[in-house]
Amino acid sequence: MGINTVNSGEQVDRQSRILEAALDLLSRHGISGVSMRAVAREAGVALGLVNYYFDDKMSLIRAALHSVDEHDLGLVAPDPSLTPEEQLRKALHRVAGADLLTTRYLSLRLHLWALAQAHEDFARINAAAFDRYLDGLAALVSTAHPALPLKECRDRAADIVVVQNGMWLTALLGIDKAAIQRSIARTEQIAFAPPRDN
Amino acid sequence: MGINTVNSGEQVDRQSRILEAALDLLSRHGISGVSMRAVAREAGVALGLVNYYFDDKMSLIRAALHSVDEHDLGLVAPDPSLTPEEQLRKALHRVAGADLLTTRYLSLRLHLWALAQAHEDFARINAAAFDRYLDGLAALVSTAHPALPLKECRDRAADIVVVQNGMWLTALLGIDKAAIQRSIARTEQIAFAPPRDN
DNA sequence: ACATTTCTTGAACAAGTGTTCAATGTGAAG
DNA sequence: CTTCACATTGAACACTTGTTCAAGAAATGT
Repeated sequence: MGINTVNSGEQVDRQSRILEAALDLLSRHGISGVSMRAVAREAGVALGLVNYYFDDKMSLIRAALHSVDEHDLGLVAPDPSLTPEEQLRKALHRVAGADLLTTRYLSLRLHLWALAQAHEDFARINAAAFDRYLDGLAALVSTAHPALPLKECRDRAADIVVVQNGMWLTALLGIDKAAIQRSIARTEQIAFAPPRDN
Repeated sequence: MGINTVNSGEQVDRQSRILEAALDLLSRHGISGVSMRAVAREAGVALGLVNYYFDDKMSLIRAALHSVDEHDLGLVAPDPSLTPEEQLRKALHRVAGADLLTTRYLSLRLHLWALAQAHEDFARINAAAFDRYLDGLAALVSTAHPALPLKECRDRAADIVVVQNGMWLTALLGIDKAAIQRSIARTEQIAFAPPRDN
């Protein structure tokens, strides 16, 4: 068979390995734990290769931010196989799913948020991703409540996001699961409340 | 009068100047912006003096964390001059006050939170402060609802904190003030809801 | 006046940082 | 085989980092 291009399936393309290593280090030790050498070590790769695939350290972090943002956006993507109500409810419950409530993901989000606060460059990317998430959520609310005015849908989406952000931030401090469940229920109340008259 | 110990009131004790400088840098540029030299420069002080007042960089950050935590705890301190209802309501409204909703404070909190996620040492301090805040809030709820069982008070406090955390985190992304106001109202609903039967 | 403790300084050190780059390896095309 | 573009390596560079420390200034006590 000769030397395979991919030995034992372990050797996926190094670029994603490097990005993955950066994400891992960021979530575990924060930005000060992400040095080019540490990333290279974690990815099992020589130092120079990190700078080969990513021009800058900045580019590397930017790529990490991008990957997380894209993943987040998937949480509010429409799913035509479900009814509008189910779609919305599922999206609301997903934020407390086992895969999202891991320390790794929450920690990663937190560190990226902190980074955005420190660098104007990241702030823009983060704010744009936030807006897209808000839009996605508002769209889900809108399809579930066709009669509701769009402005009201956006307001509800904003209110839901506040509670969601609070949830995962507080989850990092090890708040009890019961409080999380109550908060999920609260987002549902907001989402499915009868139209208010004003 | 001779040379005053304090010239023009500007020369407060250097130790607090150094701590203040560290807080400022942390809130503006994150942990990677807080180098001993940068702190010294910002405080208008020689490099050596930072290590004179704070053994470590760790100690300096710890002191910063401490000062913010203590400030936070003041937000839920009982105020005997008010009725229990007023105390609780005031505490709930304070989190959207002009002094707390500044980028500086929010950013500071965020970076300290991120730091706690990266270092076990800070994590303990932060978790302890969080628990004390929760206790304080639960106590306020309890005095406002003398009939409510203590467990229920703690649950409500936890629910309120989730929304509060979400509020200030989302405030960093520039969410509109209307959403903040609605969230405040939501914490009031939680706090002053009639006892639920289960 | 002196002695002593407390501040304050900036140079020095070892260790770590991001980035560059010449050298080498690898696999496919001619 | 030769060629050639791509992938990969680690040494080397200039620079920043936290910490230490001998020296001196300032305040305080005697």
